[in-house]
Amino acid sequence: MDDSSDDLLRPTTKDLARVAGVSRATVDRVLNNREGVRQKTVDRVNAAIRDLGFVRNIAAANLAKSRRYRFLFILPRTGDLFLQELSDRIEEGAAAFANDAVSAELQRVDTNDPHILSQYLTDLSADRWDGVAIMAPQSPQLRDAVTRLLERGIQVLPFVANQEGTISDDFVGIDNKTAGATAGLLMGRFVGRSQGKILVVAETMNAQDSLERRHGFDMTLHRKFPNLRVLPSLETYGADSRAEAVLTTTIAHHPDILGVYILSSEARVPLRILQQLNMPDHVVQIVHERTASTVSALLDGSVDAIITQDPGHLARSALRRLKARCDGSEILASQERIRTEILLETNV
Amino acid sequence: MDDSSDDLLRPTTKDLARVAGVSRATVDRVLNNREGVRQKTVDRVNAAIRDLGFVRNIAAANLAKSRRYRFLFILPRTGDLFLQELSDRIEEGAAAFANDAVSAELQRVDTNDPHILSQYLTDLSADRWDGVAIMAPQSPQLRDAVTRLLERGIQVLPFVANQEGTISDDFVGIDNKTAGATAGLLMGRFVGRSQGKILVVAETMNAQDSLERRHGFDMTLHRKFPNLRVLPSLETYGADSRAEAVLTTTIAHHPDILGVYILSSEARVPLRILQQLNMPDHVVQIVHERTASTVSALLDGSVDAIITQDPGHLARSALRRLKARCDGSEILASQERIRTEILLETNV
DNA sequence: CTTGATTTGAGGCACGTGCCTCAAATATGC
DNA sequence: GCATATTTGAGGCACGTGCCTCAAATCAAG
Repeated sequence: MDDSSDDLLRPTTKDLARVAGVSRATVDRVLNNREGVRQKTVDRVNAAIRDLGFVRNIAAANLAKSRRYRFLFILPRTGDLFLQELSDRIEEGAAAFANDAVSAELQRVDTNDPHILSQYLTDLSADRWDGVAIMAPQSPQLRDAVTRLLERGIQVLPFVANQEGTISDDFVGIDNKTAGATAGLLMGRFVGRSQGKILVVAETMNAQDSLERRHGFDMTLHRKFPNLRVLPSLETYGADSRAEAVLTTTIAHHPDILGVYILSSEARVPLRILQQLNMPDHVVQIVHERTASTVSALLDGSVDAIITQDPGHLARSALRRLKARCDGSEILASQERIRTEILLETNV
Repeated sequence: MDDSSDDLLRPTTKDLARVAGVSRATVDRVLNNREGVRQKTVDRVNAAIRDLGFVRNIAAANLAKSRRYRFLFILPRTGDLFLQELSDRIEEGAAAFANDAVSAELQRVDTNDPHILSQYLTDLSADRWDGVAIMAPQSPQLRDAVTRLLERGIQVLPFVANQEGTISDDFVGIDNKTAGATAGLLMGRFVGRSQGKILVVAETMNAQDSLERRHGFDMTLHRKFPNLRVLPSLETYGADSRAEAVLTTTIAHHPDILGVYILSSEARVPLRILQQLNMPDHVVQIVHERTASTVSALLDGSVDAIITQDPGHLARSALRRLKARCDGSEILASQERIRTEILLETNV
């Protein structure tokens, strides 16, 4: 029940000094890695820290330092409902964390142009920012710019768009292969035993995320549902007209389509076009991200399931992770794992 | 982007005093509702609060007051894997919140005996506890004991087990009708178009939670899947032998069972018995709560879906809500909504 | 206008930590 | 043993808020 000193007061630096038999000044030197302390003394203080289970009171420390955590979220310039929702949740999260001395701002940058993005990152000053959360596809230029940011002491966190572990161990977002596999499993089980084809719609297949989702989707279908054949991904390139053209043509060509999987974050346009094309009721539609558009489609029955990640959770998790990095403290892994959620009309 | 003073320092009571044209002592009187201040002065200070967007620095305030939040979690004495997981996550959450001056303990009480429970609650002192999270079925005695706790100034939060809104507006846990409806929807879609029966297994149908889950389940099946007939709930009363007896008999009696829904939080025993009874592969099994037992059943294919709530989220949400109540501050609704999650073998 | 009550101000100490200075103690090299 | 360098201690101020005291200012009633 109580693994340490629980309900009584936590030990302070004063207690450390007393137990280690040194002064508070020396405790301070050890705690903040200042030099000019003999190893023997360092060890004694560290022993006291262990013995008392001392944990630095970060709130008091920040108060003393008047420290502020200034974080910047860099989001793509293009985007639709999901991006708007994400922005709103970031603002909300920043407001909620104001008590912990963190403030966050949000900047839309042309993240698809590696040159512009890397220039923007290079211009960021460590005087102004403590950490940056970046939602952008990977590129060599981005990788270099990130390295320079880290060298200048600015924390960097890949956000929602995966950087394939090249930048840092942790990443805020779902495992897209898992998401695709889950979409595939639901697709297979909802379609049933009939034989037919599955249509996959994407904004672009150039992004790592899309590839991973498609890969997970294919793997599941291939392994468990041999009755279904997945067509090559249709790419809309975010253009309404192109989306309409490719969807219309493809659907006309394949009368035996049993399901549609929209794997991009923004499903509004493809959904509207599918609606116009009047797909038969039994065609299973699975989309990503909970937005006004996908929710209303789920409720009116045209969409069967939404695979999603909680934007509020994404925002708060990024803030907590950036703060933990600045403090050099541990995160609570179970809290920061972004879940791949399944929404049906009953639990939306 | 910035709705108020964002990256600069937040206003302090000193700023309030200056702007309102009063002393810091008066600001303090107004902020902490001390008497002996003219209405006119109160208004001026409040105007300054509004104008500057002042928000009390709770960390500094708690430091000054040496305030600690001492919370108690009261959990049932009986329970299996889910309860163990919940306990672990409460400990973990308490550790994570230690920086915010909150400490939490955990007590197992015979929550099924209203007399014992209410006596236990009555014995709690406001000197020792600031808030209590209670996981227990509702009863008149409980309701009275809770009223007395509130009168003594101890915050109370219904936890996981719903109290039907009689105790307080907020409740930490899922909407069980939603959970049941979601189980029903998955059951119907996974079974497909065949005609047959669905078995429902519960520990007891005396609890509000079980009734709500069953109600949601029935509603969905009735409305959308007329091909399925739901059998009366089997109650195990938590006894292995009884569980084995009723399950064996019922399954023998109904050869056309297409699905099994285990609606209680602890599925280990029923799952084990079903395994022994060697149900055909096509029988769809849906259970609640992510535990070692349900996860392994999901992965080996015997269980098709787990409907669950995140125990870590439950614990942390309860801590945040109790703290917010003590502070008289607002919670972030979107963060505290406990989601009804669906786990398949791909996203477990 | 005086009296007494009410309201306000000035100032201080506390909380736990960071960060600074200056002197004292101790260790090291010769 | 002495001179010098290194290590340590004592003490203080700061952060933003709570809470206290005591005196001064302002108000209402006679």
